[in-house]
Amino acid sequence: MAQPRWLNDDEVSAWIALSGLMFRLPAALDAQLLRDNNLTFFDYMVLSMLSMKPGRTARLSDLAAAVYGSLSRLSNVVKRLEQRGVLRREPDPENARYTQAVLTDAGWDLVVRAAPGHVEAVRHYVIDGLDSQQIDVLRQVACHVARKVEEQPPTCPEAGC
Amino acid sequence: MAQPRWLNDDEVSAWIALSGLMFRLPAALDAQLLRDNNLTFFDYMVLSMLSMKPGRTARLSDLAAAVYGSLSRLSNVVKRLEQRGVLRREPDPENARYTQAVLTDAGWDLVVRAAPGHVEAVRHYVIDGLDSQQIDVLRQVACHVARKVEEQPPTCPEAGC
DNA sequence: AGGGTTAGCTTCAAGCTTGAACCACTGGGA
DNA sequence: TCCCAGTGGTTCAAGCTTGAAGCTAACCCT
Repeated sequence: MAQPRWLNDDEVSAWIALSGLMFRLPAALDAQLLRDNNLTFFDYMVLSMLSMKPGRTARLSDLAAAVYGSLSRLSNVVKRLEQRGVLRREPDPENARYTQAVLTDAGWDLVVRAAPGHVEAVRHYVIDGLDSQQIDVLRQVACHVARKVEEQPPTCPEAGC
Repeated sequence: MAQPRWLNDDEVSAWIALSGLMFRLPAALDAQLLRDNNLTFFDYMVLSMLSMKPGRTARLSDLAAAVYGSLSRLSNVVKRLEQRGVLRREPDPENARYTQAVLTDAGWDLVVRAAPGHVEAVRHYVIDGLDSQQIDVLRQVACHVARKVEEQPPTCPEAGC
């Protein structure tokens, strides 16, 4: 391997700070949701994504992609959420190979109940205290990383990049 | 609960992008280190922290704090790393209540061998492609979040905040 | 129509993390 | 000196994630 291109001081600072964020922010978000609604951040993302789909319905593989989880993980999570009564599985009537997840009324209520506290946590930990220029750069940086992680630059439409 | 303060469009974009980063960047870093050195990102952080301590030695609880992990998790990881011969545990000679982790020569070699590829991955996924202003804002934002997560603002010296 | 291939989803074993319980050592006070 | 509270570290059961293997349904090709 050629001489490694080490990071300079500014880059190291930024990287250390970012890795601290990666270690701790998910735990902090999990803690709030678990305490208040007995949901992990991943659970919440699943239900939240589902609540935004037309008919509150989505195919499992679409859902897995939307929350960046493996199908195996999603299958387990959906099983637990189904046992809890917040969603149900049913085969796609048009193609029995697909399975749809459908948010139940109880699931909708849960999302409605959980959202304010979660948003408040996101504000508290991240958004509040940043000015609009910092928020803009944050989006740029995160989109840049997203593009790199999936090597073929596929855009993330919800984030506008 | 009072009317929730929802996020505006820019804030939502930034938040979606950031949560994508949190889900996927750790997996990408793990993948590179596992493939090339059979280490998780967490393992690497432990060894790397240890390699920077005077005498390549640290108390387990200090190490746990440095990598933002629970003592229980660190205990398991250190046990595995010890079985692998890259570090050893020994009681603190000055106070047998403490346990020190000491990086072995094999461990030092492993860090030296793993570092270039890891830095290259960090460059590839994050640093390269950002200009110095973006890097600066990234550090500011990550430090802001760090400060919020541990409510008493305790500073993270390595990141200069 | 029928056999083979592929895609979607589930299941299973293996490994990891968590939190509680537990053990060991120290330091302080009666 | 002896006990006791507190701290550092380990262990254990429970739960979660992963990746491989398995199952089923649909598509394709002849």
